[in-house]
Parts: sequence; structure tokens; C-alpha cells
Amino acid sequence: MKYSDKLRNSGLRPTKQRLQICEILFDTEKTFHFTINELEKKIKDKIDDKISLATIYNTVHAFEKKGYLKQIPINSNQTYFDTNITDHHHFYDLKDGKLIDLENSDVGPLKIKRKINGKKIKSIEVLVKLED
Amino acid sequence: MKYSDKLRNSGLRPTKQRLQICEILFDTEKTFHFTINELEKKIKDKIDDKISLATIYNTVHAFEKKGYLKQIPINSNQTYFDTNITDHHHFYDLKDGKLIDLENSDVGPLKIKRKINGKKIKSIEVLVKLED
DNA sequence: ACAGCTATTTAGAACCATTATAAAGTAGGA
DNA sequence: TCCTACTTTATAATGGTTCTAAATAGCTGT
Ligand SMILES: [Mn+2]
Ligand SMILES: [Mn+2]
Ligand SMILES: [Zn+2]
Ligand SMILES: [Zn+2]
Repeated sequence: MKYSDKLRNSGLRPTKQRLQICEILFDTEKTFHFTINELEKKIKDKIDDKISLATIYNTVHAFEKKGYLKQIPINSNQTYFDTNITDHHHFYDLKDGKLIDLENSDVGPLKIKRKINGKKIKSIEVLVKLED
Repeated sequence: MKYSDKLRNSGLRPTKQRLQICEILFDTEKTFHFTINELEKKIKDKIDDKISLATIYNTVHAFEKKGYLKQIPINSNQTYFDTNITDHHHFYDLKDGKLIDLENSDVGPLKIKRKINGKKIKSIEVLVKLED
């Protein structure tokens, strides 16, 4: 399915900027992790038109809200996003700030035994910090 | 052991400010989670002397580096700290931004099967997001 | 094709948690 | 007491993110 249809089906107009960002984010063999800053660089490298920083933020947030991107919970001055939207976990290399995917099967079965009244679990995320 | 000795043993001079912050952080029945902003409020409430914001940041970072506090990996515009330095996990209530401790036994055994060459695991942290 | 409406983009300003600066104050050893 | 390194402090700077409001572009009905 074309990105334009996917966007329209989500209630998002398929603008030139959104389509170009789609290509950068989703036309890849492998999924990847990125910060806004890194995405901005990638956009400058790969497309000739300029996309304003505000639009990059708007688009990433719109895609996240629609479920096409995920935020990764991590302590950093920047927000990390993930084009891999399946349930999975992460290694976080403290040395270089890079993330590595951990499949669910790499972590083993997680069973949260405690329950909070009136709340339900939205996600379970494991972060494994790595050092030398 | 008095806080002054604990601090001296860590190579930190037991200043009035650090001792007062120690009392707020560690003279409690239960451990708790906080942001710098919340700690600042608590300091204003509980002690009569003023402690500058810079000192609060300095002290929290010094205590974290010495292992008396932990940072909690989470997506928020503020950094969350924890006076519970044991290995444990968290519920994160997306509605009100509050954290709840999850004991290791509440999560079940975690076994990270994948290894990264030349790196060792420093910590394994689980974040369980809650919604209504 | 056109008009009208709303969504979107954009440059720039604002926001705000955090960090840096550098001057004044303090703890502890000689 | 004196010295020196450590600490505190007010304040400025930083930098990622969000806001603003004006210009532009996509879409629907005619
Ligand atoms: Mn280019
Ligand atoms: Mn007071
Ligand atoms: Zn991932
Ligand atoms: Zn905790």
C-alpha cells in the first residue's frame, strides 16, 4: 500500500513532507532507532527540499500517535524513537548512546504479578544497560 | 551511622546543605521517587534555610554518582530519581506521571539470553506503563 | 476548474529543565 | 590560625522541545 493511502486512512493528509519522511523512516530493510536531531540530519542528506524542524517534530509526533513509531523510555537529553513498533526490548550502550533491539524471546517470559486497581497495562518494556 | 560519616567516607564533605538534603531523602520510613522540582518544593517546606537550585542539582548528582540514588529510565521532560537503590522495577501511571515500585518477585525471573561482544550488563530495568 | 474550508507547514519566538560560570564562602588539615 | 581545595550560590547560558501566527497546500462540493 502506498504511503499516501496509509496516511489518508489514518486521517493524515499525504503532504510532500510527510511522504518524504515516510520514505526515510519506512523504506528500509531494517528498522532503526533515532533522535529528532539524527532524523533531521538524515533528511538533509537524503532529500533536496528543506523540511522545517517544526514539521519534523509535528510529523514524528503524528506518526507516534497513530502508532507508526514508538518512543523508547530512556534517560537522555533527547527523545529516542523506534521504527520497530512490535513489542520488544533494548540494550542501551552507555558508552556511545546506541540502542540494540532485544527480541521478546531474548528476554524470556515476563509475567507482571502485581495489579493496580482500575488500571491496565499498556506496555512492558525492558532496558538493559551495557558498560565495558 | 551518621550522615556526616557516610558522606566523609564517600569523599564528600558533610556540608549543612548536604546533611539537610540527606535528612529529606533518607530519613523516611519508605523510599520514594522524585524529580528535582519536587525535591526543591520538599526542601522549601521542611527546612528553613534556603538551598540554591544549583546545589540541589549538584547534590543529587553527587549522590547518584556515589550510588545513594538511582535515575529511573522514563520518557518525561523531567528526570526521575529513586531513593530505592535496590534492583527493582516500576509501574508508570501515564495519567498522573507517578511511579510505583515493582519488586523483582513481581516481575518474575529475567534472563537476558543475548550477549554483546565486549560489553557487560550493568542493569536490567522493567517499565510497565499503566493506563485507565 | 474554482471557491471555500481546514489541515499543514514554516520561521521564529518562547519555554523550561538542566548545565556552566565565576565569585564568595566553608571545611579540614598543616 | 592559615592555606587550599571543595562547595555553594546567583545568574547566565544551553539546547531540546513546544508554541505562535501567518503563509501555503490538500480536499470537498459545486
Ligand atoms: Mn540535500
Ligand atoms: Mn520554609
Ligand atoms: Zn527497538
Ligand atoms: Zn523505585
